Amino acid sequence: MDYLESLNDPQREGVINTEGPCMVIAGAGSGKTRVLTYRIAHLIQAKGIDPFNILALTFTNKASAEMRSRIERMVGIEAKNLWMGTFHSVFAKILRYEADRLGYPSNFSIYDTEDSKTLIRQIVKELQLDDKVYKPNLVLNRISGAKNRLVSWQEYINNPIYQADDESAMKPHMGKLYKMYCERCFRASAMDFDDLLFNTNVLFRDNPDILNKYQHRFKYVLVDEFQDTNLSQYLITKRLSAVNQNVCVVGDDAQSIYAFRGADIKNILNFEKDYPDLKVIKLEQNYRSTKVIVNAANSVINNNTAQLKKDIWTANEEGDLIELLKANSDNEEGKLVANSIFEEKLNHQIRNQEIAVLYRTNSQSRAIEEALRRANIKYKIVGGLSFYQRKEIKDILSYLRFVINQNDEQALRRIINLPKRGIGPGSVDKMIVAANDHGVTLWEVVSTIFQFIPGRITNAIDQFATMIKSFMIEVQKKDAYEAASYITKQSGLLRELYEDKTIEGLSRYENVQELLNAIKEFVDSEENTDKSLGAFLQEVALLTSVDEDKDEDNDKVTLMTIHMAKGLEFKIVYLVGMEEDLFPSQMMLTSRADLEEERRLFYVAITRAERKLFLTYATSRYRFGRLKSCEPSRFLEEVDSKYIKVNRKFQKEPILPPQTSHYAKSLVSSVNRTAPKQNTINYTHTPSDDFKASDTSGLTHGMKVEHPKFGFGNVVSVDIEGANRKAKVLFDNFGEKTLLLSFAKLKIHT
DNA sequence: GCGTAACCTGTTTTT
DNA sequence: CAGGTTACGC
Repeated sequence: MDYLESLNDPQREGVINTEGPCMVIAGAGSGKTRVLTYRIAHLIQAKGIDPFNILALTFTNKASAEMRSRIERMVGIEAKNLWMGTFHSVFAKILRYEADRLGYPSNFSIYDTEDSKTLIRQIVKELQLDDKVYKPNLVLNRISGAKNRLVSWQEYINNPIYQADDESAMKPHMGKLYKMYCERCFRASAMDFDDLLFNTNVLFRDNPDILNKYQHRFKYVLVDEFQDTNLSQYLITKRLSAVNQNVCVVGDDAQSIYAFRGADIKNILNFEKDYPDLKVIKLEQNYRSTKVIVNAANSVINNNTAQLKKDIWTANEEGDLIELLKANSDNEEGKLVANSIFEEKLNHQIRNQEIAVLYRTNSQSRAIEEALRRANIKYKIVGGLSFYQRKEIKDILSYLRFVINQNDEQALRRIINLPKRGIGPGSVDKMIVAANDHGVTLWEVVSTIFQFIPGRITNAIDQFATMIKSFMIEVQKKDAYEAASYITKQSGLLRELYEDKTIEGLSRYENVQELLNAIKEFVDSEENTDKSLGAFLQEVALLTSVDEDKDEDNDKVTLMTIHMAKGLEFKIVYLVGMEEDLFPSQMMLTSRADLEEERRLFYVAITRAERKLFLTYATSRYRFGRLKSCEPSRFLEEVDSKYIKVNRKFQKEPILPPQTSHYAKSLVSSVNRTAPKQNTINYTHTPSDDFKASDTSGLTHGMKVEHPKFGFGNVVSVDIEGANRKAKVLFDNFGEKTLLLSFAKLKIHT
């Protein structure tokens, strides 16, 4: 068993300690995924456990795909039978199978966030509430929070604490919205993301026989990134492993960055209480990064109060200092990064794919992208707006969804007038009223329109209904690919896109082709026995991006948010936008707990780097369309300064004198120590060859002038007061200067 | 009912 | 800046 030899003691313990509850606290880069995959391999090969009896839960599709392929490499084809996937996808599968126990059909739809928000917007409108007060985002967050804590709408409405809470927030109707939202989802045979977990809990709570079945099926339960579980997920895990108690959770409290989604570090602490004979293993040796990076990360995370005690160390080399780059704007920041990447590649034979640029918010990618494009550096963006959220893709998926589930009102409302067929909002409203009056679904009204509304518009509606009915029949006869291409064509969607010859239209058309390819792939895959459209939709509902593996060229710089980067590692990492209000985000500055989460995010970012880390910030940045000046992030001064080198190599302009910054004071002063005095080094203007002072008697506002030392500028004003005429000139590189015209040599440029 | 144009608003992170 | 929403004229 040579694979055990390659592990250190605590790692090995984590692998072979298969019986009973076990918690692995794994520091960044300590071989956490290795322990998990080896543990599963060990279960299968050494212990002879049927992969069918093993359940491994992750948080992202990426992590689960990665782990599956690693295990396959170790144990071979047998790994196919493993139950492995995200919480959401695994329990969606189980819910489909057991749906009748919850009163749902097994073909229920899954609403994504956009569907949810649209539905909330509709309900708020119907109740004639103020949509400025009941913003969809806010309402959905509130509902989501309740579901993640397993608070049903019934409990919510009956609990005076929530009521009081909402009233003091001037949102007294929140409970009613929660109730209506749930009722409408149920009526639409739809579950949102949170429902998948919430309803799994309900299923297990109310159906002991079903719980029992899965308890015996999943003899071994493993959870990755345990610090990111919310109460709902925690209880599912606990229920499932209640009989065998063979539950192994792996996580790092220092990397908990999903509290905004209901994740609760308390789950790690509760775990020890729930399982008194819990085996706790700590992985503290970092194999990923240099001493500089590990120690710098430690110095940052020590500023947090809420954390488990551990001591992360590494035997790796000392490594290069962290470099700090300052830019004057977001665009310059991009250029700085591009230049630096160019240098690193040149000097150290680094490949693009070993480099990542990480940022706090998706919107920051623009400036970086542009700079990389100009520098001819290949890059790819991970995340961002997901493929399946694109308008044209969602349009088609809505058709497919509706043909499978006619209760799906969000899908119906989306497609009923798409492409334009003369059924406007007015008609739709009328039909909704009719549906509500008769207590039937919208589709029942649409499909038998003449029974409900006589009149001219009914013709278009009837045609639409007839088309959908024909789709429903075709779907019975065809596989997913044939059905999808038939529907895309017959609905007129494809033609509409084809006729759009703009660049965006072309790319939309290509995206649709790509979707059809993905469906074709699904149908052709040996693994999928059920090739129906319904089966495809089940697979696709929780996917976020199409596999990029087919891209022939993998040597690209990776751009992504820090959240997406969790679990990954790169030789060189650029962490951009180290500015107050951006990172930490201004949304997170309200409480200590929130700031600590941001700090953990910073910790995650630092620890992605293997060899070298660059931190960059800009002093000004375009935000919501307007140029705003920025201060360096407070986090910068939390990094022990002995690990940081201030780098001016790529800078065009001298570092400014210390700003009156409340934060980063030590940082700015250290910057200033080495900074050249303004006006002395970088900007000795070389006068034009033909420089000759002009006669300045006619000098007026707005003229363009050249000064032998200060260079070019524009005249702001001329002061004639007194004997000495003075001119105020705004120089391009030196700011505003007041010059005595009797002395100053100025050349007027016309 | 449809299309255009002005307007407004908001930017955290993901399943 | 960009997406979504509203107001208007056809």
